[in-house]
Amino acid sequence: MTVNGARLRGVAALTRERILTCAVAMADRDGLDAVTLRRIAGELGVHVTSLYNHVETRDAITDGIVEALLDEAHLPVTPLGWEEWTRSFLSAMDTLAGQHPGAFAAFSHRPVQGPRAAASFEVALGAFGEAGLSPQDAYGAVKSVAFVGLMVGTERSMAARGQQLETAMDELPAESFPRFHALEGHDPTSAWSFSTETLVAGLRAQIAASGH
Amino acid sequence: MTVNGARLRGVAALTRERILTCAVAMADRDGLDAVTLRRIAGELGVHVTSLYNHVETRDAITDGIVEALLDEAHLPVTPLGWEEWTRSFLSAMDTLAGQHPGAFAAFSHRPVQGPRAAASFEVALGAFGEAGLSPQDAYGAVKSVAFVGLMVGTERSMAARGQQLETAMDELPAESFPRFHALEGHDPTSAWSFSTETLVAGLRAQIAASGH
DNA sequence: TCACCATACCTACACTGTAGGTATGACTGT
DNA sequence: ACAGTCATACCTACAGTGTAGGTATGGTGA
Repeated sequence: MTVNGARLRGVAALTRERILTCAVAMADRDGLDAVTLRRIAGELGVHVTSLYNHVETRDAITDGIVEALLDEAHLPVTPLGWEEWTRSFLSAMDTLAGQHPGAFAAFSHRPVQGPRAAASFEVALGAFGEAGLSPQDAYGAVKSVAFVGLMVGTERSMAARGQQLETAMDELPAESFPRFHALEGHDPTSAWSFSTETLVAGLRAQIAASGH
Repeated sequence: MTVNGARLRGVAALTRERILTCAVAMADRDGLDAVTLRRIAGELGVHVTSLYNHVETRDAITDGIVEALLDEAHLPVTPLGWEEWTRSFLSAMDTLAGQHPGAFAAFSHRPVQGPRAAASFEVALGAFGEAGLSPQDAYGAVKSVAFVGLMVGTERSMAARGQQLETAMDELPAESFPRFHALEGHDPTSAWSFSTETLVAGLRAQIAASGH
């Protein structure tokens, strides 16, 4: 089973999984842009090109990060009511972003994919369908929730890294933008609960309008 | 007024604006990743390092693209009701994404900033405040709309470039994900109107709950 | 034992953004 | 009209990026 000499020398075998774990950790530590093939290789004590034996291309690593994060997130996969699913999904994305502030940005760069996300979306389509939405509308609903999840997570991860998603408002004249400046120093993550409730209320209205 | 010899030789003077116009066009043509300093310089018939006389750094170009797009977009800046503002904002983002399928991706890489966005947000804060929301909730509302705008635009631009935002579902077994596969071939942009209506309905509910 | 094959390595390439230094030509004050 | 200043464009150079092609090595299956 030992594929080569490395294992015998007491060194863990190089594998796609080990590469991805390293990449995720590195992204959380130094930011996603700092994740580079040479730095990964160096950290694993291996030559750059060896990575290519386990990974197709650089972008595949970012895809792998997305995949790894979704594996780690506890997305709801058992049948639930649409509202429970929605809240559970958003909360899962939020805590995920808190645990991986750097790596979370990968969701903004590569499309969400993989069986983990699909499994959760599948039960969600069922839940929204059972609530009375047409397949197309259920699709729209799931998509909305997914995107709000991305938004919530992005905000949380930005906050965790001490950055600001918003405009640097200091450069704008306070007299022209009074309401804008009134928000200064305001905790940006407090807006996420409002967004969540807005989304839930909107979905509820859509379901009610669909003729229950 | 002629700043140097270039102008006299009949060549348009190199300026930040000219650089950005070129960058936007290039992003739309070849994708945002293909926007590189050397390619911009080559297209303008100029040495790479000359760009640095007008632009701080590479990232500043991406910021400039965001800025340029917002200048071009007709974001609502005159006082409106909250619903009119919301619909108008979303529609502006949608058409913008259709006109700049490649450059639009810049919104996902750099935070939205600049006076143009701030001006529109300022009137929106006013509209939501007048509707009865607290400043914090108005902030949450604006943020929600902005993010949905990003989502809608992203989807439109992906569609315009023939890409898919969604999972490549062909790799997933159809029997395990029946509802998922039932969506195949379905126009992804049709979901955006559902998202818009959901958002508006949600905001309406929040406003109603705030004690009108 | 021997061929096979996966893996890790080496070299090399085209390309990226960016720093430091220099020439040129247009403006300004005398 | 001339000298000084300044902005601008250029050149050279560097460290770092992802990636292709070829080679050595050592465990595996016949």
